Amino acid sequence: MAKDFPKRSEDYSQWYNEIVNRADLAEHSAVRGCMVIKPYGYAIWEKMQAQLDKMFKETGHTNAYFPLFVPKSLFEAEEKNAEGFAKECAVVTHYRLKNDEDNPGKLKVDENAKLEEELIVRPTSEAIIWKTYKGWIQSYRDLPILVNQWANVVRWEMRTRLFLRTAEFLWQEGHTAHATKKEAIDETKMILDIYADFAQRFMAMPVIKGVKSETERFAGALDTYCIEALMQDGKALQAGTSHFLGQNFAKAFDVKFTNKEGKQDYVWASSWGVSTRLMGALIMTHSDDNGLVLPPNLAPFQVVLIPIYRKEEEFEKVVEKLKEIKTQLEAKGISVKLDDRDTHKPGWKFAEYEFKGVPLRIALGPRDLESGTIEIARRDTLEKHSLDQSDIVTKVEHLLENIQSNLYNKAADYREEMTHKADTYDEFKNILEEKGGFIYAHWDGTSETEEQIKQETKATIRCIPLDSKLEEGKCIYSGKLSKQRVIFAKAY
RNA sequence: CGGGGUGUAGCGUAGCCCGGUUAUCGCGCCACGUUUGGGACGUGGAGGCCGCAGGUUCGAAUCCUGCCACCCCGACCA
Repeated sequence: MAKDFPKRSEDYSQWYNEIVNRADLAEHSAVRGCMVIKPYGYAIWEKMQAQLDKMFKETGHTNAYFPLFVPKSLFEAEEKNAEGFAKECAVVTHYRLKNDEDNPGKLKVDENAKLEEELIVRPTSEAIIWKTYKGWIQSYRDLPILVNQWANVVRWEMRTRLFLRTAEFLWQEGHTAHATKKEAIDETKMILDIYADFAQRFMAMPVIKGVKSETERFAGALDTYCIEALMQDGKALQAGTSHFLGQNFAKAFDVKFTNKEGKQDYVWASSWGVSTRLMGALIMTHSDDNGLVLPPNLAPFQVVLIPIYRKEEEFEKVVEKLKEIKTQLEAKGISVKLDDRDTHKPGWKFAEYEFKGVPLRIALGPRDLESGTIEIARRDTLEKHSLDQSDIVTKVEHLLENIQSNLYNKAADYREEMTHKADTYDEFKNILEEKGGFIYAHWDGTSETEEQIKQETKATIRCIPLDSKLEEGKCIYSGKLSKQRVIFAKAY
């Protein structure tokens, strides 16, 4: 059991902060709103990256890199996009410092080094990328362009929380260009499927695929598709978005191509991204009052081996056996850490790895060597069993699979339990207040109603789910006709 | 950016209201010894610009002003 650790039920945000801290995932830096991602946290992000990168490449995308800075004139070209991000942009105005005569040893901005045109630190890269694409595209033969970049972006948020909302964050942003509207929409949806697939199979996090309402839409998009997940405090988290941009950016940057019929047309576009926010989603989906819980598919190491011994001679025998097991496991592609440090006691290590969410812990001691047994403990259920050493690799493989699916099922059950239907506004408010979670309710489709509900309850439309059936009903707020339920929730 | 709160050793804290010896305690850290199957114990030791800057005072962790950071609630946030 973790010592002095806050419970989720008592103080959820405190619990979250403590996990991030104590599991060595990240910490606040000397820069306001910016985090240092620590090695253990970064290792999880790298696993995410590797898998997503693979999925993007399997579907024909390639990586490239575009500049961090966007000249203001380019940034403002797509009006809605610029307007949407204007309030949270970091701006570079000068390119040089000089010695401050009044304060020896200090530097100050050299006013003579003012930039003629300010540079915006990218909050997203559509502008610089579409400016570039203009030079790449003349004919339908140049299309499609399927490019992704792994990058950092800056959004000057007022209130930040590690991983969930930081001023600088890491992400991938895909930017594609197509000859037809259909192709661009297909791309947008295909990426959404990749995101959902990744969330479910790797993060063990169930998500709902949907499309955003107009007010929640990405600035500059015609449609924003999203995956929405439910956290353990009943709040929703937008885990990824995929935007159909229509011809907005092509028009803003004058990107035309000649089609097969010899006519000029504007290029169709999509953009899509997931960020280090997924780390926050991962933490909040599975972790418990004993610390972090990681799904085997994303854990930096899936199994930790801990030797138990008294004397030097026992240590050697135990470690020898553990090394053998490590080799066998690794041959099957299982990632293993053997912690043979003699600076910490077994009990200390048990607590440490439990807190860090390592899916499986294997302990081996002198007694086991005699009896041919081995102790395996799983993090998700905290169950501990002494097993026969034979077929250990197969047992571990099964257990890892089992943990992965168990975590998904647990999260899915929780979401199921926290998903409600509301047919009246009173019912809606009651559920929000007493239970939280996702609420399926009818909505008249107007931004006014959406805004009113948000003002009065803090709940927003998370998405219009893609897979839900059409169903006649009346808007819970206005009583006007509605053809489909949408999902409301309080959100991060 | 508005309201509330916090900032003292790596972490958590006492002291602050009511200024006055050498800034309290626990965890952690270091050394030695005993230990090692769920966060060991003993003895000794190191570690402090009391968030930063200025002011009041003979004297400031303590009072005043400004700033910074963090936490909570808002506003803001695809």
